[in-house]
Amino acid sequence: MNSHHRPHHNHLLAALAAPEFEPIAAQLELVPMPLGYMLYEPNIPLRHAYFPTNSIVSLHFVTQEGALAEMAGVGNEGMVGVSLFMGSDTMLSSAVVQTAGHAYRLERLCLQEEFNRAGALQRFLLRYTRALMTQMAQTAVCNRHHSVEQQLSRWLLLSMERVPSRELTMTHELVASMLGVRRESVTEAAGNLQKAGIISYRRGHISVLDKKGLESRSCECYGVVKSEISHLLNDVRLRLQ
Amino acid sequence: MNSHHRPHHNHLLAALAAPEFEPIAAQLELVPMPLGYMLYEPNIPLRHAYFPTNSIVSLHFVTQEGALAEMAGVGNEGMVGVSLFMGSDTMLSSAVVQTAGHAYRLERLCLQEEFNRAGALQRFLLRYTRALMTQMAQTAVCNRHHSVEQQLSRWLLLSMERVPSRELTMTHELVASMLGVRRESVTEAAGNLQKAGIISYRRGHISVLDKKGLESRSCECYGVVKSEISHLLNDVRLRLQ
DNA sequence: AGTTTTATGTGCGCTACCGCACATAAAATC
DNA sequence: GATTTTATGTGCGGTAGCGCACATAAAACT
Repeated sequence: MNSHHRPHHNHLLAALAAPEFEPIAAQLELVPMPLGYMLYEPNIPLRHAYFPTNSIVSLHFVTQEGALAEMAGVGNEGMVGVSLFMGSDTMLSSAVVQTAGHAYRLERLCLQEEFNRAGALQRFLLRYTRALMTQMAQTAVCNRHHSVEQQLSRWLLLSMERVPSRELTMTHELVASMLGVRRESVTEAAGNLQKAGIISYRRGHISVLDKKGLESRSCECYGVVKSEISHLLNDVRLRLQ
Repeated sequence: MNSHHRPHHNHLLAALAAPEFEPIAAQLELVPMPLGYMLYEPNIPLRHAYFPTNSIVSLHFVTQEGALAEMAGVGNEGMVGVSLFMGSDTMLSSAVVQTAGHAYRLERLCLQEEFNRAGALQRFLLRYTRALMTQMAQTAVCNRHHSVEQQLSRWLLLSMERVPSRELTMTHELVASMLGVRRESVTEAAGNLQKAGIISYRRGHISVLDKKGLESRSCECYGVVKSEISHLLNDVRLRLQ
């Protein structure tokens, strides 16, 4: 096992006190999360829940015609697979690794048992679900009302929030499919941001040079989601009493 | 109390067995739900959860600039106020009555206590939350990829699903604000549907003449949400064992 | 009955984004 | 080093929906 990875790099796991953590510790399995790996497909029963440490997972929907839209991202602030404690063993969306890294995973039954103990993990997961719903709602609003440049800015900022690096490994094509827009639209928006000295990019890599600038180009949606996530982390650290 | 209204007109309440229903029965309060009444505003602490019988509540987000988008609707298949058991006493969105009628409401503490008993109500509410998330996700996709006419069709169909009438009391303006589009766009789309003999309308009222036709004009999103709701109702009736 | 309010109809120019068709250039492969 | 693959740049016509400015007509009010 890679000694650089520890369960507590995921905030939900980190907030568990020893007596709560101990029963699941042995069941947690560190797994690599390669770029593009599909954790879940719609209507295939889930076998694990995933707690990302330094990876980012994207939840998205695909329409009949093949059009795509991202609902939310999950990083070390959350867990992939909330459906597991919602009385259903399938997911509504697909879950794909958007930024490579690692995650801890837990068997379905183990998560469910622990959830039903009605202890801290249950409270944390419910609280997290609320944050996830906020993200989904904000995404819907953003899809309706904001420009591609605003959405791109929001998306870059949220990705940075989750991995502590200025450089993201991403093609325009991939970003476009996440946002549900044309690749050319992303190229154009990214080009404008680069001209303005806010980001710089080269084949498959995007670096954020000026975070403030990016924030000013972004819509409010970034702020809303960011603050919901930090409230979540705060609540979880304070153990929601 | 109006003898035409009974708690069991809400499917979640109806599915509770006597020993589970009994402790909350006395706390359930029948309230009228007038059109336009705002149950919740963002960041104002919730005091009650609402179980609609024949009313429909719309959950939506408002942007800084005042633009609006509906996330989901809640009818007798659900409950308004899921945040109450998610470790937060405020809502992320506003909740407004979209179709007048009635609902039963339950005090915050009472709902929370009952939820924490970890019985049937908890299972039902979690299962319902999943259905709600499906709706939100589908709305986000729909906002991104489908035309106003498709969205209008979907929206009319889903409203009909929740109240057993062919006629909806609705202005174009109201529909437009729900969908987050211009009033004129709704007028145009509705005009086309009327020309095609699928609906007919007069000031403030829309009647569905040809449900099949409306389905064919709608996007898949209607079918996805409809089937998620019927699975929910089915699961709840079978008591999710 | 006359007046005011509210809902719907319609036209017009504008813009963001789409779909497509390529050119170019950077990696990867051989 | 030459070839293939993949990522990005760019142009262009098409269109859905927007914002605005009204006209019209149905209700509501007095």
